[in-house]
Amino acid sequence: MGPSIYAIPLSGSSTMPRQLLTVDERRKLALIASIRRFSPGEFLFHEGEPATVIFNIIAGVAKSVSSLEDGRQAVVAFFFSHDLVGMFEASRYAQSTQAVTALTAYCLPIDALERMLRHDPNLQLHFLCKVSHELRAAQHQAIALGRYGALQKIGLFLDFLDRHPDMHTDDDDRITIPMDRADIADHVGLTIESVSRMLQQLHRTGVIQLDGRHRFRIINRCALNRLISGAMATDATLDAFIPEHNHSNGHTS
Amino acid sequence: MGPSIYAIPLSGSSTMPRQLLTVDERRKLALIASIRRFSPGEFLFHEGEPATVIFNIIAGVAKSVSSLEDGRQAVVAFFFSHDLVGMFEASRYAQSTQAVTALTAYCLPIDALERMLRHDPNLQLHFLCKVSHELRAAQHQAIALGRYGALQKIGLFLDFLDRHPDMHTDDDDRITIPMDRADIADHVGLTIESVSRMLQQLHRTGVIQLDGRHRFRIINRCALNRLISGAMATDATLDAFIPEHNHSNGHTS
DNA sequence: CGTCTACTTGAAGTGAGTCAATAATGGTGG
DNA sequence: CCACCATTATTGACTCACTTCAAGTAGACG
Repeated sequence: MGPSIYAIPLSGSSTMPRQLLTVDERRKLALIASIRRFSPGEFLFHEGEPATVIFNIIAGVAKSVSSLEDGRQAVVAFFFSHDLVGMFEASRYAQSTQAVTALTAYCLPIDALERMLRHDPNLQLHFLCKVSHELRAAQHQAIALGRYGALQKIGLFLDFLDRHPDMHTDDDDRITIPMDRADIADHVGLTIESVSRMLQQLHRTGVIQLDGRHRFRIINRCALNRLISGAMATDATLDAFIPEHNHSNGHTS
Repeated sequence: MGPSIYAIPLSGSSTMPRQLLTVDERRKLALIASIRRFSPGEFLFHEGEPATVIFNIIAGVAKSVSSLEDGRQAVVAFFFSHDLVGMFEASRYAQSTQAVTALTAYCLPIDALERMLRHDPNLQLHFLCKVSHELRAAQHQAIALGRYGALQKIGLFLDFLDRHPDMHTDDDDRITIPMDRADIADHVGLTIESVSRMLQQLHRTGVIQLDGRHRFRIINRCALNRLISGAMATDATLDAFIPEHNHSNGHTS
């Protein structure tokens, strides 16, 4: 079918992401695109390399990683199907990007793409819309990283996964966690241990059900929403929002 | 002269922001623009309002503020001359934006601007470039908020001010801090008290010199760079990087 | 079935937040 | 021009959430 870009449009009233490209635009983009596959852990490109292509993910998950000078790394963003990957500046990629799962993506050469955008303002407007969408996501992420507590960050992250149709692969309401704990930690600005503790806490208090390391289910959506809204941050307060939670388990003692 | 947009270009090799618009583009944009002035504290627009115009700052400083559900606020970004203000989505502004200082800006009606962008792909590409620039800035901010310590955040913020030519208004090397401590705190994800403490610490250790509440000077650029690079975070380690710092001055009295 | 890696759990340390008091600024009117 | 007051900033003592360090445990894979 050809490349596909989802985002919330700039104009109009829909507040849910939708396909930005017309059938015709997708067909035209397909003419300059090739399909590439990556294995888990494989790099799509490295930070600082000359930028030659942009990827449009068809299936799978990728992460953009920025190395902090002190050796740690920050996962700047995760990318799913219908996303564009390949942020660059001054002709060079701004971050390294790596496949998290097996990945299939359209590969769009930048020079051909730029020529196409220069001749097709409507198409270009769709790219502008997608980048704006990413900007708002990055701003939201910045707020979360700077102001939210550990539990809230994890709650928000689980909600983020829930919003992605790709993560609902099973026939039931279970949600896939494609990345490992270290990736989550580096994304939300916590340690692996804190991520684990918060997940277990949400599990213990009956907000979510953890089903192995890479799957979970939202049991109490109401409590999760309250958590995300930031009404509270401690587990004591959390318990108060859970209707019939058996207090005789967890809680030390 | 007409609207003006600075950013690091996507293509090319310059890694410093430069004027993206041609003289002709600026003249054409001036035809749809009007000039508006705002007093300190005045709102340019409010979050959720229907988006009708985008501002291009000529002089002064603005801040985009997002209200956290618990009553606190986050300063998502500060805007200076040559910046575009008026992020929107689904036809509505994404955040409230407020003048920090007296502000002069071009006011560009969105519908007229969109028509212009649809007819001028080169101009649109410059807007795409500017939004990409903001995206990278937001990602960088997210990393800083999530992973850096308080001292490093403040060091980074002072460096950010230093990079803006607008803040170098005096004939010497003093830099203006246009916003108050609360704005800084809400921007870097700290409390007012922590901002104050970190500023005083940098002052005490001779890295900067504070000159009133809204002005400072970088005394030891080397130490500041090391701080930003994240080599260390404590003041003990900081002292070690300061060659010949007279410990007998500062310190009250 | 065993080994390796990824994850979980616990105990102790620490950096930033909170609360509270003091000090500096800046604007206003005497 | 100076005294006053409201606002904004600084400083200190204490608390707590998250990190760090150190075991343990469970999945994944050969």
